[in-house]
Amino acid sequence: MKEGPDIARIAALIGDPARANMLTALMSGKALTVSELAEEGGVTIQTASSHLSKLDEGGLLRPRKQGRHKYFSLAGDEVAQVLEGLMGLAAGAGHLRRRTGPKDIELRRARVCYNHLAGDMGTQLFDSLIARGFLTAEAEELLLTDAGADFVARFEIDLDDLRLKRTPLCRECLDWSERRSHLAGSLGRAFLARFEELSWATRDPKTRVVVFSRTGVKEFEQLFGGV
Amino acid sequence: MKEGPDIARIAALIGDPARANMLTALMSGKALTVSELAEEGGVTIQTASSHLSKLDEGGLLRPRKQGRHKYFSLAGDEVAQVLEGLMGLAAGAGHLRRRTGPKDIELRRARVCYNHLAGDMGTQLFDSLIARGFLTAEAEELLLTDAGADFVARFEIDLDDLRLKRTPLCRECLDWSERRSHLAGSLGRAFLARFEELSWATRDPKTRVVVFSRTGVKEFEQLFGGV
DNA sequence: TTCATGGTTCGAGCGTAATCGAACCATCTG
DNA sequence: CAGATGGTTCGATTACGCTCGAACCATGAA
Repeated sequence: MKEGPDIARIAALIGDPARANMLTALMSGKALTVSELAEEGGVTIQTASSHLSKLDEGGLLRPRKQGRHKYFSLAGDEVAQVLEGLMGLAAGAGHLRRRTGPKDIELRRARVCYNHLAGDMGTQLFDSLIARGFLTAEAEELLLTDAGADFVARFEIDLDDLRLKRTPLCRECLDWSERRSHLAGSLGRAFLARFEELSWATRDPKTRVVVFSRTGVKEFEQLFGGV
Repeated sequence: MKEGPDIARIAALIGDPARANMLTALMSGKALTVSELAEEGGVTIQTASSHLSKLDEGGLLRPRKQGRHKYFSLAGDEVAQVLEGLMGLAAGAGHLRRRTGPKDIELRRARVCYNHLAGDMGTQLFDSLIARGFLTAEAEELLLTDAGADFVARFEIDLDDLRLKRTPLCRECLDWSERRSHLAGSLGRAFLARFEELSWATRDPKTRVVVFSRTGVKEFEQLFGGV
């Protein structure tokens, strides 16, 4: 009866509404201060502080002090992945918080998942890269092929820079709305950043929604559409 | 602040120690009765019954009545995957319930993950299938190649039978101990079943441990070893 | 230095939910 | 039918942990 890691501990951490809201807010990938997170959690700053230290102790967050501010972000991809998984279960159980409003549609189309693109367009990107042989699952991990590296370079993403980092270059992340994989890891992050750089897309500062401009959609479709 | 599915609801479900223990027990893939799960959860039958109806209502379980028994199993792969993810986080946070006893070592070597093989040998199997081109991530999903189908047939797994089911044939599942993918889905299940059929391995009825016989290990290594 | 702002710590209040005893219902056995 | 076993429902108890007010500490600005 007592085998394996202690699942309840951290599930309980996520299981509190205030903390869950904070974590969901952090899925935007941005680092947020204690007071911002208090706002997101719908709770006073004192309680937020308490919640955040618990989450931190549980290894779910990465805190950073900057001046008199304290910024929190998710501890890593694994955390984001579990959160997405939970969203999938929650959505599947039919217990959506709000019954598919317009916001929900936008979220399903394109949203930020920690630091990369998720939703319909996220999976579209992923599928396209796989179908054209730019990505393969040759070994246990997802790998960028030579052709893929070439493509990425032409898209003006600095690959060498990414490879220097300790985080894995490619990673799969399961999408709660699409129930399919999309690209995470530092390359996934880089793609989203490049989209923003090109002004194809901007992030809604208040939500996780990623808004693609008209030309952005056109360019995107041309490059990654019609798999 | 209120976007996306209600994560807290189901995280809270998993967050109770008794329920978490029950779910962990169900990761063995077997369907268990209320009284067995009460035992696993370390709680009386009445409370277990209450817990189980909550989990059921949350969509995490699949109940089946058989005579005067009521059997519960996990609702599906997605649930198992989230549980594995949570185990990963818990293990990463260093909060193992018991500090790596001998049981823990066995679990890391080979264990049942819902219905398929996980642990070191699970990832070894997966890697081998990928490396030899039997599995590819050609589309959004993991696919069995023609050569793979051939191999599977020679291993005397009835592929047509599997394809009839509604569940996906291949699926990736992230391993908490190895932090790498292994094969889930109906094919993953079939492999484990075949290993048992060949008497290469047996499941420890009390835990999730999969015990490979001496010859079982030898045959396994010969077929899937040394990637 | 004083004042303002951002966070933390302490303590008390309060609710929710886990728990179990007891009674009840359902199914199988003899 | 009676008796045994497996589960559920109900109610009362209890405890854990969320919550916020208030006081405190740290940093930056005037």
